[in-house]
Amino acid sequence: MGTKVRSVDGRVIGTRAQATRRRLLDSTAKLLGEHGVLDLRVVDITREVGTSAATFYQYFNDADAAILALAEEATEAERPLVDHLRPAWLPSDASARAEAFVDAYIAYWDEFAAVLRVRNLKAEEGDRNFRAVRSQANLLVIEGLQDMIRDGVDRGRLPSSLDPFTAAAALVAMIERLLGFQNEMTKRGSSRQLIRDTLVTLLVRAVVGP
Amino acid sequence: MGTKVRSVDGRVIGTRAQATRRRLLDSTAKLLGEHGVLDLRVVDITREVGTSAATFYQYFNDADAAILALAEEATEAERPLVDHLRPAWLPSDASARAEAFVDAYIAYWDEFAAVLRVRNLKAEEGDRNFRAVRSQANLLVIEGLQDMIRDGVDRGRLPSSLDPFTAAAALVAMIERLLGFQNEMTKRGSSRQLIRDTLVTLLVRAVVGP
DNA sequence: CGCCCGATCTGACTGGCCGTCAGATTTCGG
DNA sequence: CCGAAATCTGACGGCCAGTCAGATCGGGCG
Repeated sequence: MGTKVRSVDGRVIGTRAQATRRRLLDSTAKLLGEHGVLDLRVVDITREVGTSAATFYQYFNDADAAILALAEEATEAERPLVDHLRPAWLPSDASARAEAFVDAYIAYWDEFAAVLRVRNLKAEEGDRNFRAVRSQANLLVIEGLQDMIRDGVDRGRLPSSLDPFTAAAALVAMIERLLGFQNEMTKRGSSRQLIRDTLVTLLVRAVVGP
Repeated sequence: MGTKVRSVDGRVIGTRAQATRRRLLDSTAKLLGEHGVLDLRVVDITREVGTSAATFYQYFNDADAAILALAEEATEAERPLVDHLRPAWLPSDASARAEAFVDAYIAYWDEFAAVLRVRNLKAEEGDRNFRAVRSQANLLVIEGLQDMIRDGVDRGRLPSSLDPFTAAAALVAMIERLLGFQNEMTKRGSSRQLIRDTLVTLLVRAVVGP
């Protein structure tokens, strides 16, 4: 990451300012987790940090900009997940590898859920910046899965009506979304453990075949 | 639905008021689709209808309440989708039935995307009312899939590590979410047709086995 | 040590939206 | 045509977004 952090007017900022910016971001993430985007107010963010609203606008054009910055950080944090996908899973170790992957994904999701939800909403509503960030993040994982699926199709273990890229995207979508369902599902008899195991099974079957 | 439409103060409302309420809902849906929740302002909704903000608050406690009402309407519109799931798919007709189901789901999603996105966000952020609405809507479809998966597991066509309810939820999650990805994916070479076919394949394999 | 200058922060203000209420307007049965 | 009930709205207090001019801070220099 060669690019320096800058204030709204384009100036490269010093250590004190960086610390302030960081506190603002942390506060934003915290409030996002506690009350959701719709109740996020710049005034609250700054109150939490003990600074003034004007300071916030020195570093971010608006609340969205701060969330976008958090989403970019989340993308960085997603990078290690890819390690679980390379080298490609073998029929023999697929279950174990898939388990490790799903566990890592769940942990990742738990940490960044609030930000990712907003990122996804804004992306789906058509915001260019959020789309770009989401694409980048998803592609990390999608590409790993895609390669395995393509291989499976080529070797005839998977049906050719499966488009590797699309199927990989579908799997990522499934994992991501199911974790959002979690709370609701536990109320209907699905334990976290069950969710994990089911996800693993579906993944393995879709990626390396039955 | 035996319950009459009521104003905020609990009074059952007449025809004129119902018409006004409907126009407010339609306007809300329209603006939601055009600009997203975060830019939704009660003032805009009423301006669009040519009425005053005070009128809006006669029928809804806040913008959320209007969106919730729209989400309930969306649940009603989802009901017919279940017809595609009963009677259970047979190995022989599974592809065709799954195709019809996915097509119907895509059409449904296209129509209500804006509202469903907000419903899901609010549900995931923990709002009780939106959770209830989403659960109800999802259960319609989940139960149909669940029955088929349970049957598949019982007959040994599907692995017993698949929990029917959880797996069904995962599939619904996948479909729902993938449709949200659509626009982005087409830019990466996934056509709408490809998405449909891949979704159908994954569904059939997960529900009736390979 | 004390001054200076750029970096950083903030008080104060304008404009706009939220949500409420009292009163105006419309509707409708008789 | 009248009066009561239903429906609508103008106007207002309060809160938040976003801006700007000026106050404050902190490190380097003589």
